[in-house]
Amino acid sequence: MNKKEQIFKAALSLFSENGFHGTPTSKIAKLAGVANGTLFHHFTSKEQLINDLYLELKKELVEVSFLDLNDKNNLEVNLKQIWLSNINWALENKAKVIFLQQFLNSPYLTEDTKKEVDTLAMTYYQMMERALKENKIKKIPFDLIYVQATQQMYGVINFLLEMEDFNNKNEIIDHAFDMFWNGIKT
Amino acid sequence: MNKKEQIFKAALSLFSENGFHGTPTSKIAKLAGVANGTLFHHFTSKEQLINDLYLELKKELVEVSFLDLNDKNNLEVNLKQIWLSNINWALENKAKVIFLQQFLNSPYLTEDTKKEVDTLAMTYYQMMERALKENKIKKIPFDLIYVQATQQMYGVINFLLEMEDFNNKNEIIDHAFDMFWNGIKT
DNA sequence: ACATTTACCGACTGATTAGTCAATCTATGA
DNA sequence: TCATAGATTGACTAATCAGTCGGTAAATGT
Repeated sequence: MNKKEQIFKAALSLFSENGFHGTPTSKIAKLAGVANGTLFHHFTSKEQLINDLYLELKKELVEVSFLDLNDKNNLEVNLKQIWLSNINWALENKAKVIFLQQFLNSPYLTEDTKKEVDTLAMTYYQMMERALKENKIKKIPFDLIYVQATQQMYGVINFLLEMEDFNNKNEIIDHAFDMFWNGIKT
Repeated sequence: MNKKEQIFKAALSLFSENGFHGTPTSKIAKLAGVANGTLFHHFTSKEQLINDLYLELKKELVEVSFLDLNDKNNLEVNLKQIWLSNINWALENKAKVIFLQQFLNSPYLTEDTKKEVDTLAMTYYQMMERALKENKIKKIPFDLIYVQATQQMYGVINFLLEMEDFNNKNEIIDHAFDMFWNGIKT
């Protein structure tokens, strides 16, 4: 693991726990095991670090989504597959989800970062567009469906993260998916 | 307007625009037109201010929800009424929504605040509990429905706030509500 | 009228922190 | 072997900021 990755890892851990204001760059450097100056060699500012890290995690999430996807399956099966991949990733990467949620609505993300994130979402759009043409889902603007899908995903994830016993974990995930799917299917 | 309210107002405006780290208490005091020390007379710390403001806004939101509600109407009508009240409040109080979203997942909210917020949600729970008994909605844990309702509400609001033309505003709101309702109805 | 509490002021400080910089080290390639 | 570029270091600083404090003014109660 190179120094830049070490910094990413340390930053993720500290930011997700203490927030932007609560984590000085000096602590990030220390935890990463590098000198203070090294951090600013790789990132021009603290905000830059946040933005880079945010994009990195978003990319990882999109990648996870499409890993086990099969074009031949129908939309519902594919959507559920994405649903499951995302949620499992989230449960296994608590700090990453907390970070993403914490900075999603923060003023630290630049417009550039937001635009890049939108580009990443394109992949999902294409899938939905096809389904809409094939009359499988209601005539609702994609954007709206996408926003709601994301929101509901975060909803289940938060719900699961706060649950103490995990016995009916799968039941919850299924319920939540049904709620979503029944909302959009024709 | 007393000084405490002036501070709330100034804090809301600055925090929603620049975040916690981006707004020094000195600027809040200046914008509020009070002395630096006055702020710390009313709030023991900057974090306390955030927490108080957050609770205040949540209370306002719950109040708005139940303003025009009629017990005699059926669940769907009542839910839609809440839906509309919330969204309209949000569109008319942009800064407040931005603040609420920004701090919802921040590390600045104390456990106490979170608990108090949960108490506020009780009112919604009771309504849903009745509906579940009367078999009007699917057998899904309330908590999950509540989380998803909230998430979807934020979803539409964000969507609308980023829309440039407001021509089909009502259409979007209706679509979004249908998505939600179809997700939970029996 | 007096006493006591509460609101308010604003200059001040101790501590913190983002970012700099000059120097050293490492890697690559010709 | 030497030169050049990039990586790394850590001591340093200029600026900022949360919260304090001693004192005044206003409100409240008796």
